[in-house]
Amino acid sequence: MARPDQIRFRRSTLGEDVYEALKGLVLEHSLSPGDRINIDALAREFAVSPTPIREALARLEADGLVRKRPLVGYTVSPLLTRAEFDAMFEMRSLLECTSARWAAERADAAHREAVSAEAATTVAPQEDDPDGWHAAFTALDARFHDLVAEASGNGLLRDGIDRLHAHLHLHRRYFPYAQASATVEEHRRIAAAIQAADPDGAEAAMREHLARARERHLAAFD
Amino acid sequence: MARPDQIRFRRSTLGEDVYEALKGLVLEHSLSPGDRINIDALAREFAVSPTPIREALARLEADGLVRKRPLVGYTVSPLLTRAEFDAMFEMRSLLECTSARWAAERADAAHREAVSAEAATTVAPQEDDPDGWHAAFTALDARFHDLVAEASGNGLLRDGIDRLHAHLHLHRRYFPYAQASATVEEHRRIAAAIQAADPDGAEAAMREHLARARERHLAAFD
DNA sequence: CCATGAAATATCCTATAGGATCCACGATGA
DNA sequence: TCATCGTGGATCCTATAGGATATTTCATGG
Repeated sequence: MARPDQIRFRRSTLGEDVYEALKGLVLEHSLSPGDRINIDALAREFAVSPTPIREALARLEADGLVRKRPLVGYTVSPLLTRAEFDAMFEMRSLLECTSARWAAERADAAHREAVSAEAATTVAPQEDDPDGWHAAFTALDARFHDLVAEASGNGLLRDGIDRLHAHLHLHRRYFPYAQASATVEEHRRIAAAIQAADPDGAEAAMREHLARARERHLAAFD
Repeated sequence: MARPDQIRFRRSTLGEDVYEALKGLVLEHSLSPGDRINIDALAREFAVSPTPIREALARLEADGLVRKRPLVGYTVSPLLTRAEFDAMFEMRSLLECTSARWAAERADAAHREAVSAEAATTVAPQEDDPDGWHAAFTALDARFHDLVAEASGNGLLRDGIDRLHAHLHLHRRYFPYAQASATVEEHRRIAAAIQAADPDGAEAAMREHLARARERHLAAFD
């Protein structure tokens, strides 16, 4: 039985779509930190009215990705200062180490398997499209950490980690291509500890992973 | 030199005010968990247009205090389930114990003093106005924990704790009047450890405080 | 040459109106 | 008696227009 080509399933609302699109623009630095955001211009660009734009911006502000000055306008949140960068990794370490520990302690077989599977996947380096590679690798990293957080069994912890991960994008765009394999290897070690139900090992592996990731990103401050 | 009676200092915008007002209504259960929220009715009540209401609701949704079903409307987030309650206190323990530890390790004299001062203040029981007493005590508790978080020196940690504290209000309204003094005493012990620059002591005191607070609130599930 | 003040502009903020969708109620048929 | 379908009402969602404010620019005086 042939189905109509286009069923209007609009599960999400316009404001929702705008939020996702806008978030993507900020995270991939199509809107650079510090840029002013013109509501009317965005409305024209997305072909919607300013109202859903305002709604999306309000949510993004709660996420800390944009800032609002009354009667002046929205701006993309500025680049992280060194102090904010340190605070973020301190917080990530606190949250994610516990996430890994709990995942090792509590996760069921399906979650452990999902974590291991994600850690096993790789993205092929694409010399001709560094931006695409960067995006793919970033997405891979985000998925892995989110899967671990999901396996921890605490939804609030998962939300907090996700929120922090978004802040990571407010850092200067920098990608240590040469060390991508190191990241993957660290992920594998975490996944193995979780698979083996070794809380201490999982926490330690995550702690080392974050410490190294911090070092890698630190180079961007030069 | 006489100044005009009314300088329109409107630092905050309308949407901001609505957000604060609405948040207050939710936190004090003037809007009960599960209640539907009629945007137009709220707009009439606050004497503003629906737009700032929508903006405030979008932010409250990001905070997790209200939920939105597309093309249906907003509702106040439902009461915490037992599992969510446990997850929340698990998360609070993780965040606040570290908060207390870092405050003891790093805070400057002014912050330590502020924490101690807040721990020393009390609210007089008001038999004739239990709601007012409850509100005052809740505010006191929130201020104390926020001051400790501020003293920890990590703004992200402070934000996370504040966010969680709001969720606490989604619990069934219950107040162990008889044990208010116990709470104050526990606060004093935490403050003393921070004042004495004793990280282990501060963390332990906070851990015990949260464990006891959890027990106190657990009674509301009966 | 610099500082000060006022006018012009762009933008945000708010209010109102119309279209689209979902929920509830009642009627019909098995 | 139960399930299914159609209609009415309420609500949300979107679009557009007008008022208010901050920023910028330019002219003027020191």
